[in-house]
Amino acid sequence: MGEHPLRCDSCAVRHRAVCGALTRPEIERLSAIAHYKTLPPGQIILRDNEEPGYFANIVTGVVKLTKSLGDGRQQIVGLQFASDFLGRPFRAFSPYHAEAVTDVQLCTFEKVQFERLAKEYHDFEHRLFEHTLDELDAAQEWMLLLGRKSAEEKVASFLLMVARRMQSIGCKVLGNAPMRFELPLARAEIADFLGLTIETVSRQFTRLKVDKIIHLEGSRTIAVIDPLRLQAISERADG
Amino acid sequence: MGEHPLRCDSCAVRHRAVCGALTRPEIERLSAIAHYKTLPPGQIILRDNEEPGYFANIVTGVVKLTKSLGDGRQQIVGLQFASDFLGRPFRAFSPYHAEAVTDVQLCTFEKVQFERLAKEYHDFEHRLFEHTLDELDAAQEWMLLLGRKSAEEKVASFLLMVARRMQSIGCKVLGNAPMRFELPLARAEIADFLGLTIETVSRQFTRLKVDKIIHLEGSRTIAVIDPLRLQAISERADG
DNA sequence: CGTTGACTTGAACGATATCAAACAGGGTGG
DNA sequence: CCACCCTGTTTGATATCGTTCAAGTCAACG
Repeated sequence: MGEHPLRCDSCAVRHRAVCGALTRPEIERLSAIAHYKTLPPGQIILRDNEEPGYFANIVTGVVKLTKSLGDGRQQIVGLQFASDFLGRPFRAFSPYHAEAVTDVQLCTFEKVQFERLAKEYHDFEHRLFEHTLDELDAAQEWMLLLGRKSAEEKVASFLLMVARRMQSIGCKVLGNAPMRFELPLARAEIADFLGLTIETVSRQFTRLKVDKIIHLEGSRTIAVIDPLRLQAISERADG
Repeated sequence: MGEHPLRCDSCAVRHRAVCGALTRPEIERLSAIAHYKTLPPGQIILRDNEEPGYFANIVTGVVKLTKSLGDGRQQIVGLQFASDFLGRPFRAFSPYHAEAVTDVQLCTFEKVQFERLAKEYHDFEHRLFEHTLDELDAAQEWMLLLGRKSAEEKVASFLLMVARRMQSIGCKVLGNAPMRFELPLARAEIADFLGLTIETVSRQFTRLKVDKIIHLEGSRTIAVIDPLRLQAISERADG
């Protein structure tokens, strides 16, 4: 294999995704087993407790990972954005349900071939490991939120978290305002993420709006007017 | 290095801990940097946001990982038992507070030496990776519990989880009864694990006791009389 | 035998859920 | 272009679960 230009070379998330660790010959082999996929919102990517067909990097869009109880109650256990890795390597079954929230572009890898590559290239597996550590950090942070924060604190924390991720991706920050963005999630999904009901989420949004901490245009576009106050609310009981 | 008998050879968790993946020469090098430590309950092992001095395998005992809000509210984000690995390799700062819950015996490894070894032995790092995946599974399972389960379901789930872990460790199952064990946690700690108050936890215990699903001897010793009903309660709203 | 700390129990309160209705925006067909 | 629906969201009234505050119990220990 020579110095052919690869699809990966022009990939939007090339340097931030797990592939960032790979050398030229390695990326060539990975590129050979990569297949792009485009999915509409609502499309199921992995089913809970089923064998996954492939792993993937998210190139654009947002994916939610959910777990459910028998009676339909649901909890989002992870939100994945561009450059995040999707799927649990070295596990036979997916421990959660993964579903596209927005339009999503994936760079997929067939399971077996991918795991062979991961075993072969130490740095690659190491990068996957680091990504898993990040996921664990996020999960434990969210456990604190779910177990100990009030509805008000939860919603404030959620907005800050989304704002931060949106900014770090660089896209979807609308206009010139530093903290104005489109929510990728509907109210029902936000509720499933925060362990609340739709109604409580809605009430907290209007509360923040009335208090002039955020501004709403439609129900999806958020402008954070007072980020400091939002930050304060997300951590303490008082405003 | 030859075939000297090593301390690791007689280690109670040798095969189940992360060291299980190591070959003879590898285990010899690991053994050389291992130091045993015995801690009483309440002893702090890692401080949130501070640089850890060492990593460790738990040989005996139980360790809780907690996160706190500024005003003192606390959430247990992980419970670690014998053979579990303690600490976040490749991370500068500990994302949580780790504290001995019972008497604990640790097999510690100095951070830098340990990470060098992990980088060198691919299988070893792989084993660490697998352990991290288990931790992530547990965290996400707990997110579902914290966000969506009622107090009754939470307590039932907790008892089943502890019973299962106690049994898999093999120790501390008292008498001949299949599901009789000593709770490692006090009520306050159970509350911090389930996102409840002490009082609610206590009330749920007496409820289970009155319904003849569990039997209490003192406040720490639990006998599960009807595991199936406990299982049912942990998943559905009704009993 | 009094003190201490962990646990249990009780009564009142409050935050969030539940149930129900109104509202808003966007697409469709007339 | 407008009437109509469809779905998602907001708002309101009430109910409920879990918290809070306060006492009371119990076992361990000096």
